[in-house]
Amino acid sequence: MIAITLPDGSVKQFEKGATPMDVAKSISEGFARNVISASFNEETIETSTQLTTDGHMVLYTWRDDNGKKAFWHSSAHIMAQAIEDLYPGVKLTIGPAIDNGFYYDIDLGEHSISDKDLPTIEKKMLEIARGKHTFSLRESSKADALAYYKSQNNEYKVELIENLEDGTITFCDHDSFTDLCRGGHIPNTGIVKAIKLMSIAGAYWRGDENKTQLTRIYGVSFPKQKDLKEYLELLEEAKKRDHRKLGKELELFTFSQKVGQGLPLWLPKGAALRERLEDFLSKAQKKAGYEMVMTPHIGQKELYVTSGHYAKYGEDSFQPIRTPKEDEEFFLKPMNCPHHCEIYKHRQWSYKDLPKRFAEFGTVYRYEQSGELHGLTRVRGFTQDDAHIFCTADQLDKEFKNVIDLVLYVFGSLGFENFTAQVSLRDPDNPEKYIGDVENWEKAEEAIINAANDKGLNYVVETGEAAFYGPKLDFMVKDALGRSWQLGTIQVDYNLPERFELEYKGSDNEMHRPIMIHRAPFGSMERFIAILLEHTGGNFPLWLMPEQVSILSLSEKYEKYAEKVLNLLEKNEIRALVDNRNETMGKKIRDAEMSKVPYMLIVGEQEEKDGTVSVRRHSEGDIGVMTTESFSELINNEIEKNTKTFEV
RNA sequence: GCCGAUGUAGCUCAGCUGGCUAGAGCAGCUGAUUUGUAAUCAGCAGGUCGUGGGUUCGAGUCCCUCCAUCGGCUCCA
Repeated sequence: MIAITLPDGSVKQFEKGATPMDVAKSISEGFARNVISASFNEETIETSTQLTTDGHMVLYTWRDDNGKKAFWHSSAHIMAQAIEDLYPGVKLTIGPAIDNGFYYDIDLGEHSISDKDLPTIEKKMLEIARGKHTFSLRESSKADALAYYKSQNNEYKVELIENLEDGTITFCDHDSFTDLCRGGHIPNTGIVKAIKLMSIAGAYWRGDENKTQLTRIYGVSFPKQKDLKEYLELLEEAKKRDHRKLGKELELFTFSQKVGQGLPLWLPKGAALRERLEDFLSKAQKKAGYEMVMTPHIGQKELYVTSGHYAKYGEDSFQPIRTPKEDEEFFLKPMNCPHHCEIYKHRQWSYKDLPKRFAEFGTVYRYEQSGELHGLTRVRGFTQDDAHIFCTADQLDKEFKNVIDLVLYVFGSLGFENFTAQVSLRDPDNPEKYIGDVENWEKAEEAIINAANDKGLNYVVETGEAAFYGPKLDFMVKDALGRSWQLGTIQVDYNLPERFELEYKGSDNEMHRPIMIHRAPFGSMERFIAILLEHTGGNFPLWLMPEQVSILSLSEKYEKYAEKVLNLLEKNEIRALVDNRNETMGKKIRDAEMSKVPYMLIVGEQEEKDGTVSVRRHSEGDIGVMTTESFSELINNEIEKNTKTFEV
């Protein structure tokens, strides 16, 4: 007999050789029908795996992440089988489950697949699924596994197997299909009832752009047709919040082929919005002891040779600007740090002067690869809410933590609650990717981790994600479609102070090197606004709204009164417009609703007589009649309620 | 940069397997209407069908180049 401990702490006895499915059935038949995956002592196993020892078991249904993972991983097997059937001779590589579905990377050889072929593959997959084939795991020796894939000329699987230990290699069979696989499947293919292949993409083998490019097919599958329908509707909803669509509709920004790709043009409403965000941050920064500086958009090549950026990015940047003078070269600035270092150097500093905090909304230009450009989130010209803090080693910890507070204040004020913090460290296996000595790197990495811990941040550590000059603490937020973007960033840098020979005089009357912190709470104005757009669906907090109030006159007769209301609101610093068009009230309301104006004021005969306004709230409807003064108060109260002040 | 897809009026889109002067809705303009909480009516105007080349008696439609956009990959100072 073996003892199985369940998550609720209860222990049940089973015959040796019992399977997770037996355990599920012992709980209830109904539950067992829903169980699709299991883990035993923290390891994912098959629901048919025979158990021989005591242990902890968790059973998963479709509702669990682990259940979905098994479901989608199994779906990837089904897709691979369908593709092998339809396109004989293709070579399978890897096919994992992802956050919302699965993919399989395939070397198609002479075949090619376009999205027109996806429905055919889907149909084939459903046919296979209906066969209710069971998934069964089979152990294989390394030699047998290698021989199998060598006979198929599948160099990818051979490479995978060569990196595996003998004795740990398993295959998964279902129907006529077999695949190298470590396990974690649903009981049988029949559970997969709805399938949608989403897209086709290129993906490099092992993520290396020097290796073969494979064809990746993304798909998603569900246990019920209804689930699929809901998922697709959710996607449609998400697309409505796409910042590129909203930016166009709300007239915030645009792009022009003539100006150039990745170079956003800010329209009046967008520019005003951005200015409001800049003011908001400037105020907090002033409290936190930052000083504003301004620097030019270009700098001599020498500046970037000194900083090390020329060696690293010179070839891949916008190429130098030349002058009538031979050999004179200027670069568009791709970052503000070198300029700020030179600001630091304009005079001598004593330890009593530090920390110095130089801030600038600095517009920078980076020649991003064309395929990388994406709305406002990845552009070639953008403005960083940049600042560089020059401090002593003793001050680093406090300064770093103060910056974390500032970032949390910014995120909190704008409603970003679901962010993740990421500590980005260097990849110790690739030291050539980084500059600066190891000792400083270790100090900097330790400083970041300590600060993140002390601030109680819930963070993940990513090795190999550091900047080439130092480790970072990044704040990541997801967009409407679940793609993760880095917004705020804080970076420790021992390297630039060295390269620029920055100094201060210490209490010991000796010269010392300051430490530099790079930081940008928004990250960039462009990306921040993009993500803010997607999070709010264009319904920004009232204080940010380009147009807070629309005054709708019932007819031309009330134009004068509408203007009067407008003047009163403007006196109270409320942004309003009058809609005097010769249109019906229904039409004016509809237009105001669609342009997401938070408040509409309807003015007609009654209002003019009483000196009032009839107030309608966006997406809520009529909220009653009040005087213009009390409406102004309502607005200003709402703004005040939703604005936190930054406490140092 | 790579793989795949797309590009028709300011916006959203129709235009089948190539065939008469390229369509619709919204927006715009003009006029009528003077309006009470999500689209008043009528008329008008608007497109060298992304660019350049080719095939054809004939190209929005087929082929090639380039540009841009979209989904990924790689990259992201």
